[in-house]
Amino acid sequence: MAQYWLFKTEPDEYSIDDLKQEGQCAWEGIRNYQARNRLRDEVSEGALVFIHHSSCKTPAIVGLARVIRNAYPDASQFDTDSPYFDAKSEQENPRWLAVDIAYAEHAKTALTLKEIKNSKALSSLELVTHPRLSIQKVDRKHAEILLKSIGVHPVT
DNA sequence: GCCAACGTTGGC
DNA sequence: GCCAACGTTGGC
Repeated sequence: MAQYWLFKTEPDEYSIDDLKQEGQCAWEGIRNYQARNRLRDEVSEGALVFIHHSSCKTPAIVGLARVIRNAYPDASQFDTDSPYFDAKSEQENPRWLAVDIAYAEHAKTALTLKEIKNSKALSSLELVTHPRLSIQKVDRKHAEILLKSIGVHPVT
């Protein structure tokens, strides 16, 4: 059963281009319990991930990635040099999790947040209804609309 | 840079 | 366990 997610990122911090260049990455720095619980309980290897740029000039869905490793302790929570360091998290009982994702492809045309908000068919997307959540579920129907909108037809 | 919406913290 | 205060997010 194919699974679809949407991950938000600030392109000034880490963009789809950075992901393309690296090929894959650890999706670290998730410091919200609802998002953490989804990583832990629901996000699974093989899932397709829409990458969304936020806090930038033109917020938009800009490409696709794929989950290549299920949730595991986020190393950055123990790194005192990291902005994601969490002094309250214990090694034996890590509070925060990461998953690994691999670059898949860029959108042929980015789908802007403005367009998403103007689309009736996408009005129940979490990007619209729960915009602050950084790990968002995308149902199959929405995923098909998004894939079509960004001009991409991934092999599932 | 403003600010509304939302999440977290901590005193009680 | 309530809720006021505070911090963060992110579109505009």
